[in-house]
Amino acid sequence: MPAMRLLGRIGRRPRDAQPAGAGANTKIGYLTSTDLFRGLDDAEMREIDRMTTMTTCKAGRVFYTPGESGEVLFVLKKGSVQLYRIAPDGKRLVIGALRAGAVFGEMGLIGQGMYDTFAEASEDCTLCVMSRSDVEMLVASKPAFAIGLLELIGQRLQDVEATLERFAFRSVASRLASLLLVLRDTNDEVCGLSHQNLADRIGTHRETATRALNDFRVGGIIEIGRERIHILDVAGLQATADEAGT
Amino acid sequence: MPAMRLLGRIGRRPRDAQPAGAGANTKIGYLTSTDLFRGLDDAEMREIDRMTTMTTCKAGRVFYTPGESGEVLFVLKKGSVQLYRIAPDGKRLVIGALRAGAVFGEMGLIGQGMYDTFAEASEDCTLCVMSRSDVEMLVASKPAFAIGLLELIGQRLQDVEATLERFAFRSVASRLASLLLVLRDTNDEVCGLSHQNLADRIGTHRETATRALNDFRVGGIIEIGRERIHILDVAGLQATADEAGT
DNA sequence: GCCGATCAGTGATCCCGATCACATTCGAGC
DNA sequence: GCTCGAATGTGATCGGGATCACTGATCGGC
Repeated sequence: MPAMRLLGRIGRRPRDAQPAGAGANTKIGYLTSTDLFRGLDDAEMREIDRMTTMTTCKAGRVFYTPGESGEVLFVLKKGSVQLYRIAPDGKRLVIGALRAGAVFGEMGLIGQGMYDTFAEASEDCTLCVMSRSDVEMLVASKPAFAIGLLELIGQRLQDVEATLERFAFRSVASRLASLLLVLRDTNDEVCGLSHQNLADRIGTHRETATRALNDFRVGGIIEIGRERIHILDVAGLQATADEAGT
Repeated sequence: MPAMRLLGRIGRRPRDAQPAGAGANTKIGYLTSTDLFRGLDDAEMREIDRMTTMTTCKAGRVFYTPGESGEVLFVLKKGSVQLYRIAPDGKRLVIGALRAGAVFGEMGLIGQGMYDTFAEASEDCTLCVMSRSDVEMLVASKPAFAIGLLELIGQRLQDVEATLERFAFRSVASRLASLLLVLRDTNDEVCGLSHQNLADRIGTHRETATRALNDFRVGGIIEIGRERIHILDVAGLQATADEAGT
């Protein structure tokens, strides 16, 4: 597959740079706002603060690639990230779309192997990076942290299992309908994602995704704009999502 | 799909009932032999022993079905279990094949939702059952337990992600080849699994699995017997597993 | 040593989605 | 307002697997 496919396919343009204001904008401010660190007191937070590295990352940047050295754990403080794998022929598969609060990274400890997995910022991100020993220390000393980690990873496991099930049991149309329902905002719109990106998320090809979307449009279920889909008939979409069809 | 498909498709016959002897055959003996409980001292083990229920389960028995009441965590002490989901049309998908030491169950805590998931003993099993509060208590008080849990679940996450990738990138032949390589014993044989069960694990239909196996046989890569496959050419099978093919 | 059930082999078709090949359209910069 | 690259629309074709419909093997029990 053309090498061009390897770049710039996930990120939405940095349309609205986030208001840099707040006050939770200091490193420690971010940390406390995450579920994972809830239940830790000030002294503990300061300690974590010392051992933690905070980075930012522009939308579109691939900040983790397979073969990356050590065992790191990322905590996504702000923005969003897509984890994906690439087939030998260049085809992509998004295996996880993470939002603020998510945890990911390569870790024998957490098993969260990122082998073969790329991580790309789909919006401008702020993340903090912890080493394996940091994590072990926290798990050992802060039960609340351990439980939080367990819940986050457990949730990812559920998500991936559900995705696997859809791959095995559902047609492209059904998977696409499910995806749109999940991605829709409060106005029943899905913005900022190309057909290519949608296709990568449901494990199909761009042309097939486009055709399925057009079928939905013809059926009066959605309206289509450039990187913008408006859901007209949520129930209809749900019905399509529930259709059997291998 | 015929209702008969709903029963008795996974379990291997209780061919060789395990020698009930040993000495690790007491409840506490089992508990200490599991990674998850490594690092706990005698007093702690006795405490866990008190709060834990040990059960056994015959091969072929479906001991967990969706809708099952509460939050339970199973620890598989001995034997093996298959977790699977069933499509509306009756098609099965095995989403996990667990061996002794594995942990599973429905748990908001651990996220390990078993929603829609069935658990069936594929061999005679011994399992212990813990409540959510037991688990929380242990995680909070025993860092080694928390880390063990994290590793087990993390490993499952990796497995499922790898499976998902194979669904998206690989053909039936490739997926089947991968599966055989994983299942093979020290004699390069895969015994006790029907074509139907193999098919359920790679998300395809029995006829398709049979045909793929016959292709392998014709290619001189395997020999086929009833519920018994002998791998003649491991490298050839590996090559097939690595083939692209959507 | 027969019976019913499960496990397997196989042909014939059908159809969804992959692939290939272009024509368009839209936005962002220059 | 022109240009270039990404995002889309669409026809044509191909092929892997799903489906349907049986026939044959084996095995566990009685």
